[in-house]
Parts: sequence; C-alpha cells; structure tokens
Amino acid sequence: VGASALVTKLQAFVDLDRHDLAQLEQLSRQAGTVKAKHDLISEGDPAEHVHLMIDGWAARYKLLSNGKRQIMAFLLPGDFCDLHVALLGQMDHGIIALTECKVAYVESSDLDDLIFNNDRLTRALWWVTLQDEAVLRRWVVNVGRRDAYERIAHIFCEIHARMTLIGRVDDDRLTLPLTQDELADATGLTAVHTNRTLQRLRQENLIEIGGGSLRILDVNALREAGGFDPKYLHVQQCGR
Amino acid sequence: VGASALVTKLQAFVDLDRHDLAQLEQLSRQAGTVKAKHDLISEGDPAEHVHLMIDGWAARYKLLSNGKRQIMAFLLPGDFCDLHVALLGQMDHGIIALTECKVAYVESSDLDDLIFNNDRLTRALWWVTLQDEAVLRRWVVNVGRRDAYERIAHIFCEIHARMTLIGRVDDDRLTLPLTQDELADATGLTAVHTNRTLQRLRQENLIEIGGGSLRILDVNALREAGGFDPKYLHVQQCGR
DNA sequence: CGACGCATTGATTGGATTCAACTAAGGTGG
DNA sequence: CCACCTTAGTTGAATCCAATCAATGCGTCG
Repeated sequence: VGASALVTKLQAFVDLDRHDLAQLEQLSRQAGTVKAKHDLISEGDPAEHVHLMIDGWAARYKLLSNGKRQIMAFLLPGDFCDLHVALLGQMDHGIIALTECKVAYVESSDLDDLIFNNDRLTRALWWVTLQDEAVLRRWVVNVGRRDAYERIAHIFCEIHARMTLIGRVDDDRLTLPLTQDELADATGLTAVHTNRTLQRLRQENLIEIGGGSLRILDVNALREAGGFDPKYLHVQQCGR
Repeated sequence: VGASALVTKLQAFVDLDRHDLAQLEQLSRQAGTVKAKHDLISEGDPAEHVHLMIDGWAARYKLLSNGKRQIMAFLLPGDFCDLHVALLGQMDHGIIALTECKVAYVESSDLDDLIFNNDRLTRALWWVTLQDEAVLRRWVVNVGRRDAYERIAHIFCEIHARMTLIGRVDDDRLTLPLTQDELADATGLTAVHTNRTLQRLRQENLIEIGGGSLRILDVNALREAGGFDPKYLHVQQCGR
C-alpha cells in the first residue's frame, strides 16, 4: 500500500496488471519519515537514491541571496522528488517537508529494472515526467503574466486537479496544509497580499479555506478566474 | 553537419565515438526551414515527429485569454522542441521561430533506435532533458522573486552559458536576435520597462546590446547582478 | 503564563504598467 | 529614387498593483 497514490495516478494513463502493481510496490520497500519543516533533501546533497512521496506535502524550493524564497513545485503523494537525479552530481535546489512526510527511498537499481524490463511502466513514468514539466511551464506563465487573483485561483485549480488524480478530493473538498507564507512563496507574492487575495476569493464565494483544508465552491468559476485549462495535465486524451 | 550544435552540446557531457556521431547525424536527415515570426509548432498540433533545432532562434510560448504572452523557453541550435511529445496527444503550447529557423524533423522510430540501442547517447539525451528542466525551474525563480534588473541580467547569463555550450560565443560576444518585446515576454515585464532596464545595464557598463548582438563586458559583475549560479546547468560535475 | 507561529488589518511607498508620442531604421512600390 | 509604411526602440507622465512597514488578534504548546 506504500505506492498507492502513485498507482492511482498511473492508472489514469495506463491499465496496470498484477505484475506491474507488485513491481511498483517493490519500490516503496524502504521508507522513512521526515518531520514537518525539515529538509527532505537539501541543496548540494549528493544523489544517492530516488525519493518517492508516500504521504504528506513537500515543496521544491530555491533560496536567493537576498533571503527571498521561491517554491517551484508542490510534491504530493505519488510524486517523485528527484526521478532522474541519478545522472547528476548533486541537487541544485532543496526539498522541504511542509507536513510530516512519509517517503520511500528507491534504489536506482530497482528503477533500472523497471525501466529496462517493463515497457508499460516505462511509458507511464515518462508520462509522469511530462506532466511535471507541463506543470512547471504553467508556473512560469502563472508568475510571469497573471495578477495575484489569477495566480491563486490557478494554483488552487492545479492542486484540485492533481489531488483528484490521486483520489484525495471529496465533494471538491481537500486537505490543504499550506500556510499563507508558503502559498506566497509559490505564487511570487507576499504573505500580506496573498492574505488579501484569499479574502477576495472567499468573499466572492469561490472557495472556503482555513483550518488546513480547502473547499472549492464553484469549480468552473474558479477555473475562469485563474485562466485554468486542465488539458495540460494530459489526462483525458491519453488512451488506455 | 546538421546536428553539429547538438553534438557540441552533448560532448560537454560524454565523449562520443564515430558511431555515435553517425547516429546523431542520421537524426537530421529530414530538415526544413521556417520563416521568422511563424509558428514552428502551434498549440493543439498533433504530435507527428520530434523537432530538433539546427539553426536559428525559437521560443516556447503560451498565449493567455487577456492577450498577454509568456515565453517559457528560448530554443537554440541543438535543442529539441518536443523530445517526448510522442507520448502525448497534442501540444499544450506553441513554438514560434524568432529568426528564420532550420529545423530537423526526427522520426520517432529513429529516436527509439537510439534510445534502445545506445546507452551512451541515451544518457546524454537524459542529461539534455534534465538541463531543460533545471532551466525551467530557474525561470520560475526569475519571474517569481527577482526584480526587473536581476531578471534581465540573469537571462543574459543563461543565454551566454548556453551559447557557450554550443560554441557560439566569441570574446563574450554573441548573436542575440531578440526584440525588447520578446525579452519582455520572457521575463514577465513590459517592453517599456525592459527598455529602461537595458539602458541601466548599459549605463553601468555591464553589457553592450543592439543591432542583433550582445556583448557582456563584465561577466562576473553581470552574474552578481542577476544572482546567476552556473552550476545548475550541470556542466562541470558531469564526468566524461 | 509567555512565546511563537500564523492570520489579519491599516497606512504608506515604490516598482512596474499604461498610455501616448516620437525617433530611427528598413523595406516596398509607384 | 524618393514618398510611404512598418517595425523597433526610446522617452515622458500618470496611474496602479503589489510590496513594505507596522501593529494587532488569536490559538497552541512548552
């Protein structure tokens, strides 16, 4: 059950048989826990094994010399933190646990097994990589050309879509363990401005947020507000 | 000679033998030309073959409903436009030729051959993918947490580093066929503000720019100004 | 209880946008 | 060959979105 979020996600793309499932389960043999607000991987860390999120939220971030921080991705259950880092010498950015996280430490050799011997899973992992890249591109658009209101709306839509993909949304309600500070660092805003923008979204009855959870009251309206187009996640059109 | 920029780039990472070179040369068998300001690939285009830049500049971009445009990457000779798009149904963004471009149309089967039969080249292509992703992450940081002055300085450093990698920099001087509009769309600024920022960089004797070329007068000072750290391109530490 | 993290609010400042005009360079056609 | 038009770059002035500075509320945990 360690890799269940990953399995759920992959099944949106391909049908997995018993053997695939067993092989995926193998990956999370070795797992550990990282406390909230602690680095899961730090900048400069050597690439030892690949990290797979089992449970909890983490963030890919970069610290600037002027003290500012930019979050470049939120990592949810089923996400790989550093899928291909095996090729590289060291991390050029850090990953911090936003909540307590359960993480699997995947041996590179296990991944190699999977990539060389299982075409279906290889394709599925490629798809995951593509999706991560597509999300990253959207983030550039988000911080580059959208105002605060659109940015927050868009990021909520993305989280909603991704959480849906791993089966963690119920009635448009989901766990959202982000502080306004963290949300600000992901959207390129200040915490103060993020706060005011959240208030506006609440006021307009688009969302309910607080106490570690988010409820989207009007998905279509929120997507409209954020200029969100779900097709970049490539869920629909990928045949089974 | 079609794939020469790609070859130069890959050789920063691995040593290629005669056979590798021949195989790379194969890729650019079929090539064509795209006029400046024309779409090389449009949003929504089906994935037919993979596009490899041979010569010229292009940009990966996204148009928003409000008419704004965000450029998410500059594509230089040796860059793949859509390396893995074969898996996906259609493009979720467009690619426009900024100058007249020479482009190779690579058959997916040729790529498969290469990936399944040549470990060294496979690793090298992975490395290219990783580098593209690392650049993308820096762009998020750039537009998210840097001011106009830092953004422009940083992007010039990146271009300088990448052009160096394909052997197109001479005495810190390089061809830069970007309009201020395009630069603005890449940095998330307006053309007007980009213009004023360029003037400041000139005034401070960091760069000479104009007439389609850029000269960096003080590389270290420009890197300092942009908070640029070349290590994310993973050139140095990747053993041969 | 006091300290700390997080959310909220007000007042002020400033970086960047917007709108608009104008120059310079290049290409085209009559 | 010059009048015309387009494209790119530059400049000024007014405006605005978001940042900054600052203070307060509020709950939790040691």
